[in-house]
Amino acid sequence: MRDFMAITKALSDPNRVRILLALRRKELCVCQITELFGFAPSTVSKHLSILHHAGLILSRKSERWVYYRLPDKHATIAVREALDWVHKSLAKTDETQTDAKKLKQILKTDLAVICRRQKMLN
Amino acid sequence: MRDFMAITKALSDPNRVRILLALRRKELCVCQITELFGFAPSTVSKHLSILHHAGLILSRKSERWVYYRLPDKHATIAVREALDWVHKSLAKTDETQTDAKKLKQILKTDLAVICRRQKMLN
DNA sequence: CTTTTACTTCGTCATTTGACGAAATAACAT
DNA sequence: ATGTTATTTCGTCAAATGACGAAGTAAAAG
Repeated sequence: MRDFMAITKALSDPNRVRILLALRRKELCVCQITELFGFAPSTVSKHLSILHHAGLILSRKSERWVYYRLPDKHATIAVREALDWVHKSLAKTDETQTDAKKLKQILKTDLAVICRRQKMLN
Repeated sequence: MRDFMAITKALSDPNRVRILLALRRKELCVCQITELFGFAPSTVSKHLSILHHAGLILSRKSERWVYYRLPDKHATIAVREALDWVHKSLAKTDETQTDAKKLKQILKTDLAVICRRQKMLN
């Protein structure tokens, strides 16, 4: 029950659901997600930590960046079913498409440039 | 997205999830659910309203009581998958079994008696 | 028609949540 | 070694949530 509630609580915020959908194609680092949604890095980090705690995403560190991705088959059944459900329900919605389009632009830009740009805004 | 979030928000409270599991066998009226969980009727009513708004339960009125039940095949795909996911994930847990056992006792008692008893507690 | 009954709605309160910026951290670059 | 960088943690604040009891409602019972 606890594990299950960690998942449903994680899914109860629309921005966290958007993050899961954004990760569908490939892993992303925190600054790319930050760029995509326009939130403060600390906000994005908190969302990622909640998703991670629920087992809905995995992370790895490489060079300067922390990358988050969807889990593979090692995830629990509850997690896999939750992710399938999210994707099946929302993959085709306008909001998801809009995010995907913006993400495509972000992926064209070098990581260091994105991070630098964010630094400027403060 | 809105419909989907209504579902995930509804599922993000453990007591609402317990209600869904309690409804698995048969429909229940508000006072039976109140008896099962020991909350104030107004609290239970609010939870039911949130579940209903998300499409996760249906209601009907008969005689003096309002009965709530799980939806049939007419429910949206998202709702059906959500309910399947809940049941598959939690049907066998201790907490669900405990609730089920208590519910079995409650179902043996006449509705009017349950309601009367609750009235006494105020 | 009046009263009772089962439930819902409303107002209140304590707790949780989601946002932010500032400070801390840890790893990379110099 | 030192400084920089990407991310996380912490403290704060406004808004949302979940609990309750009191008041309201609509329908059944009397």
